[in-house]
Amino acid sequence: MPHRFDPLLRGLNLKSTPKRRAILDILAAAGGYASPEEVWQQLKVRFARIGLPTVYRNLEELAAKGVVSTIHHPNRQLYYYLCRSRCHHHHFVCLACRRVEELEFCAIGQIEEAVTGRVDSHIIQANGLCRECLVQEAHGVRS
Amino acid sequence: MPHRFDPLLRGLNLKSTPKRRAILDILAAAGGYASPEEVWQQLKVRFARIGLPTVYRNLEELAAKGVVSTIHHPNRQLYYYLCRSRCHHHHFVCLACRRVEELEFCAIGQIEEAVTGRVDSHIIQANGLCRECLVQEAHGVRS
DNA sequence: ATCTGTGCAAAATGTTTGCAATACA
DNA sequence: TGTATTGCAAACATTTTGCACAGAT
Repeated sequence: MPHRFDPLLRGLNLKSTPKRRAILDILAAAGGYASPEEVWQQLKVRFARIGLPTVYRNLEELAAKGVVSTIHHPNRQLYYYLCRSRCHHHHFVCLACRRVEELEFCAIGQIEEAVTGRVDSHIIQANGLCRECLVQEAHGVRS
Repeated sequence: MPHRFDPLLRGLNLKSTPKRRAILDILAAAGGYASPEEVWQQLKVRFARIGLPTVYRNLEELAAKGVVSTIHHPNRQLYYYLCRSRCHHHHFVCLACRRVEELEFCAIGQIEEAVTGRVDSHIIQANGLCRECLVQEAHGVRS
């Protein structure tokens, strides 16, 4: 039976395996960013035998292909986020609810002008509180 | 005897200890970014008893105070860099020679305009090859 | 049939903690 | 003297590796 992520995986030259599809499903359902450990916990609900290395390998592979992005958290743990946009963009991440806003804005042009060498990759990420969490905070709800 | 980093440490409300000064010395001598482990190796040359936790604690503290910056390397290891500038800036890091260029450019204004929430921190970092390493590469020198 | 993907165990790596001892101011 | 700093050992967390087996195309 067809799965919604089959075309995506096929396009990336990755085999469409149940585990791989489930990882994408879980990230999509999460909405925001998730850690490999958290993805694994979700996978264990659906699969009796599922290893953590599988999660790491797939997340890394999907990140290399640009389908998911790594999120640099102040707590130093690496998180992953399934991008909705297929175009180049950056992220504003909410540290409270883990929501991610995809920002069209990119300063790579200005950066390259300021740099004397060759830029191969760049990170632009903003961290803070999304509007919803700001409202919560204003109402005195502790996070 | 006075040390060149005494005033800096005093200004940060940090005691001027030999180890702390040595960490700053080592970072300054490195010129580019260094890992905690590498700083520790250097420290061990000078001190018979020096623990790795001391290195981590000091680097983190100095980073919190803004004197050193964390560098996000594609290899996922966290590095530290002693900033020359005392003003807000970002970094272009050479993945070959570890040199760091401090960029005055900052896009926080544009980012905040694009975001619906409140931005508390941001990362802007460019990775690549500095001009010198580009020349090396062009001459067929393998890195 | 072939090559990619996966499970498992184990190791490697990187980082933090708790607390007693030490040293700066 | 009082507080910040450090050493040490140990724990902890995260990520990677190797290899045999299973599964997708």
